[in-house]
Amino acid sequence: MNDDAHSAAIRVERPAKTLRELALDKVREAIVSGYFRPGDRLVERDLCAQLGVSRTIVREVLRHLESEGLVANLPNKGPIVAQLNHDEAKQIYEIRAALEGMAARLCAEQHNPAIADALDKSLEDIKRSYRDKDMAGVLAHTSSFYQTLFSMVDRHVAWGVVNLLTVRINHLRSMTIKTQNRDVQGPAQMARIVDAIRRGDGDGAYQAAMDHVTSASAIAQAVLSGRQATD
Amino acid sequence: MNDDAHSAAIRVERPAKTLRELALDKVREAIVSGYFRPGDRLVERDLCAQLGVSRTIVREVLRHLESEGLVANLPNKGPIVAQLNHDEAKQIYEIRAALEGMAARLCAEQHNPAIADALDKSLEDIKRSYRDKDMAGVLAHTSSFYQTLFSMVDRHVAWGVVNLLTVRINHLRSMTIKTQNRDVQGPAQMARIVDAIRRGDGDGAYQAAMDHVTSASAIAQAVLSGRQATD
DNA sequence: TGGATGATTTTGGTAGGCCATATTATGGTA
DNA sequence: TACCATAATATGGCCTACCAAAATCATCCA
Repeated sequence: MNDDAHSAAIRVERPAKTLRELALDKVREAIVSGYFRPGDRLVERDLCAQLGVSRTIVREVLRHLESEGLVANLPNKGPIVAQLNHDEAKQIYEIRAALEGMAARLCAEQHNPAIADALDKSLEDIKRSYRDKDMAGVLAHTSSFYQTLFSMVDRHVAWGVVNLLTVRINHLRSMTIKTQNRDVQGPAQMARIVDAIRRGDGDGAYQAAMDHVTSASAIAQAVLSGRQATD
Repeated sequence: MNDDAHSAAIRVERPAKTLRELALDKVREAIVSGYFRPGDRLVERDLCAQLGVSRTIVREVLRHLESEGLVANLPNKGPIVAQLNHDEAKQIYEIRAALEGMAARLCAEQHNPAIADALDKSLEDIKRSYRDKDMAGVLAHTSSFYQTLFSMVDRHVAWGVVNLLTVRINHLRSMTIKTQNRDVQGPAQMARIVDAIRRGDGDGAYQAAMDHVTSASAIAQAVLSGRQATD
């Protein structure tokens, strides 16, 4: 423990967040949670009233969300909540497969038991949330599983990319985890990732991570095309 | 021949770009080209004067660049040009390797000769630029090589990610391509990618693309540590 | 010389206004 | 009644001006 860690321990947690960041989080959350639906117009002056901030802030927030891909800007018409089409969702899952596969391989090659242990912890949380029918918890702990995967090998840039893409498919994620059998299949697939990592099997971890995302993608495609996923 | 096609043929190409987008491009270009150096403060009112636009615009632009990772915001001190450290650069190259490898594999599996032909065209442009010592041209055509790789298999999301990350290491790229032998080695590695794609060899294309980025990464690391030593 | 104090700079945020375009009423004419 | 031209409204894009709080710099005094 160095001085930094020591002073950090006693440092009072300031709000620190600027109003803009607060507003950004609020609007992002509103979109991700479905309060604003895809295609909904985001009228600047209305948002000002709803958020209680000035247009300056709202505009900066919209610009930020635009570059995140959550908001689309129609020329001469203004911002709307971005609509995710079939193909784009597929591409996002594909990228996640590549990056999460990469991270899983790196974890395995680390030969550090602490990694598998940390992942197991997240996995337990996920299973418990499934048992409790706490779907928000499933999502949160799944995210934290993957965050561990990336942060254990110090890949915060890749984690940032995955995170950025993930918010865009959040509503799909919340549908895929609710499908039949996903409460058994999902954790089983993730357990295979952890197993491979514990064995130090890079190729296996890579493949298992790819498989997990790929199956989620397949379910998402099924959900998107309207028919109910049956497994 | 419908009315749309007819009127589109004669429609005057309006600027269409909003002032904000113009300013965004200007500032991004100024950072990427090195006019603003890493660590430089970006004082809002100074930028207003230099760009000839209002603070509203400047603030939106800074926010946008912040979310792109080109600008960092120090609390209560304001925005500066983001500094790229060793490790982050390595991570960016690693992500590019994963995604470009993926795209190369997809191209190969397409078994479409037109893809290899298009890539060869870009490759010729790169070689010509090297011969002419036109380093800006080398960078531009290298980008277009990779853009082709992604767009030929309709992976515009992945291309967007790669593009986003690439601007952050632009100055490194312009240094790596000037290294000894890179004018021979670089195109040779890219030719291997094209060959594998032409043969329909997915694994080979994946590996060749990975190798190319990996060697660029190695050079970048050398440049970075060399500069740190001499600076 | 060193430190307190005041002035300046700069960000974070607000208010409100102007203009151009796009949509929507509205009303008059065939 | 159907339809078109026109006016009203809504909204984005952009601007100026202002304020408060924090950081920085200059100054002056002990």
